[in-house]
Amino acid sequence: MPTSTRFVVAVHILTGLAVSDGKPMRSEDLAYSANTGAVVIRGLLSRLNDAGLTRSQLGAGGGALLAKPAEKIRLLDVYEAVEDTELFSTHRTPPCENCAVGGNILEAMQPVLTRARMALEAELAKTTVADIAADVARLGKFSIPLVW
Amino acid sequence: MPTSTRFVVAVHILTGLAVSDGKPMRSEDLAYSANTGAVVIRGLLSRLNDAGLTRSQLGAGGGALLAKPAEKIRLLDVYEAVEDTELFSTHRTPPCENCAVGGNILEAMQPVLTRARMALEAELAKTTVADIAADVARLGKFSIPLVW
DNA sequence: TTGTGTGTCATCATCACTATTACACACTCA
DNA sequence: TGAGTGTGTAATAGTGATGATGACACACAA
Repeated sequence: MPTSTRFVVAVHILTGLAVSDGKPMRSEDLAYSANTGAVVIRGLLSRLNDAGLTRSQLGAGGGALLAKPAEKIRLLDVYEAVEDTELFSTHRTPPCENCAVGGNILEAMQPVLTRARMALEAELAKTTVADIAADVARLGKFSIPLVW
Repeated sequence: MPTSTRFVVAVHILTGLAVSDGKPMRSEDLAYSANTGAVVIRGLLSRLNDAGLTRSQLGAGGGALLAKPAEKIRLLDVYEAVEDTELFSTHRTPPCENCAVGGNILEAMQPVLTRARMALEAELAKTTVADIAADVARLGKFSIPLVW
């Protein structure tokens, strides 16, 4: 089972905010770009707000803004902000306690699973939203800030 | 979203076969240890058979066996045999093609996501079923082969 | 004061996953 | 050779997470 779409969409949102560079973006505009509903975006923004990655400006002319420079937002920060579940699921019902294997398999596997998760997270920590934004600008042949 | 429970349960199965060391194990016995149904186990064994990790012996006294030494079975092999989905899900509906961000975000993110996946897989490649079996034996204070 | 946009709740449909029943087939053992 | 055992697979159902959607109170800007 994969991660939810939340991670990729959240990076999409933050990249949008990064390229617009200080101009508030409405959830509706972000929803249009991500091809989803505004409420979905607002739900993600709520998590990103809690994580201190974005902030919102209410009222007319308002919208979402980055709470800190895009260079300071690692993809790992985004991942942790929006993903709820453990990377590896274990048995739905715990294995047989009395069995030689069942009673110890989870403890035996735990170190490997932890190492694998940390390896993945270390990779996500190497890239920032600014890196993604720069790559999007390169691919789209425009420069930051972009006027929408 | 996490991986399915299939990965951990499949490792459980293979560890069981490894510690029983050549004695065929019935799907029902494996199901008891994993605390699930025999059909679930048979479904996993079917995938593991296809991947060349196990083989089955039909008829009375039959059951599942490792198709090669436990030292030669990496957790990565198991992972690939039983996990269907991509590690990272992208937008449910593709993002807006015409948008500066929407049209390029997936291409921009793809390298990072690939690196993260490969880092995870590299960790899973370092551990074998024999390693897990040895650890289970250590934790359970028994020696391999185990008589059930 | 009016209008805009956020934040959140509730509801719904969809999908993957696991559990379970059923049964045909292949093989072993007596 | 016949009986019994265990596998392999199909069909079905329940469950939980996810994403989509409508509604509405609240805060803020103009």
